[in-house]
Amino acid sequence: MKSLAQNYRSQCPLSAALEMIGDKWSLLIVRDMCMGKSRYGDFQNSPEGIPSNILANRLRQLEENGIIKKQPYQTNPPRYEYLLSPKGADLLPVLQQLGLWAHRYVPGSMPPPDDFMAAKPEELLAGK
Amino acid sequence: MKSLAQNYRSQCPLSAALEMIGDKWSLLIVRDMCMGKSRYGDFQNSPEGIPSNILANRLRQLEENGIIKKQPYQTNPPRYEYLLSPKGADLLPVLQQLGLWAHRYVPGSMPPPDDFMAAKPEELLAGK
DNA sequence: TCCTATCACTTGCTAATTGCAAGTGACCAG
DNA sequence: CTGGTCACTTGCAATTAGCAAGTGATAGGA
Repeated sequence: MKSLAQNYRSQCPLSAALEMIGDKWSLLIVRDMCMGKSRYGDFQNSPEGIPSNILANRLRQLEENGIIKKQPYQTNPPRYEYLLSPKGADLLPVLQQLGLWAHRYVPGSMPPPDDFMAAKPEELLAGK
Repeated sequence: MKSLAQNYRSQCPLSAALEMIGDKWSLLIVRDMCMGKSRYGDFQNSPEGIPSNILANRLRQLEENGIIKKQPYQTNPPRYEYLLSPKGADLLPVLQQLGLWAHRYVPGSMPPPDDFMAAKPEELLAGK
């Protein structure tokens, strides 16, 4: 996670948020994690087809920003999975609103899945 | 606004939304418009200091995506202002959630202003 | 033992985007 | 005729994105 005295463009919370997650891919990874995905390969297999180097970079940034945590799930060979932190899980309401908005205004987009809309941040932490 | 048969990366509404507004500046412009700003110079004077060419580009994209509308406010010299469409105004709940999130987790960020949190999409349209 | 496969990345390289600084065009006021 | 305002545009260097291919650790099978 970035150290304390972070210098953002302004003191506006929205602006700070966009400096962390304002791009085309970061929130898609968070979306996948909200849906139970946790491994590098899972994220790569999402239909949007994130390039591998971008994925590695975004996972690093999300971890630096305290939104996700990287944890080993086996030691031989060493392999890691990615889990939402409380900060990351609390992005769920944002994603839910954004999903609703897009479904309302983007012709041809699917409605957000029921389990996604019914989820709550607390449920996304440890016990899957 | 982009024509119908738009080809997005996937049918996921979140993904489509991020193709429209997934960058560090677009939602800041929408934020400013939610706060009553409407002119090029207003946006440029926001504390984040958006570069002029980026601002022009983002206003064009937001208009193409039907989020804002460009309207003349005087004819000599021809000058335009930018207003939220219903689609744009309905981004307010997303911004409110994101503002709350960031204020909760970004040390040093201001709370979202009261009038911003109290606003409703309908109020952002014609009658200011 | 050697071969193949899996998973999680990294590297190289080109193309596109960003951001800074400066410039432009239309007009108005003195 | 000069200077100023507003809303952009342009040029250019620097950063970032994206594609394709490669790497390293290990397991499993012939």
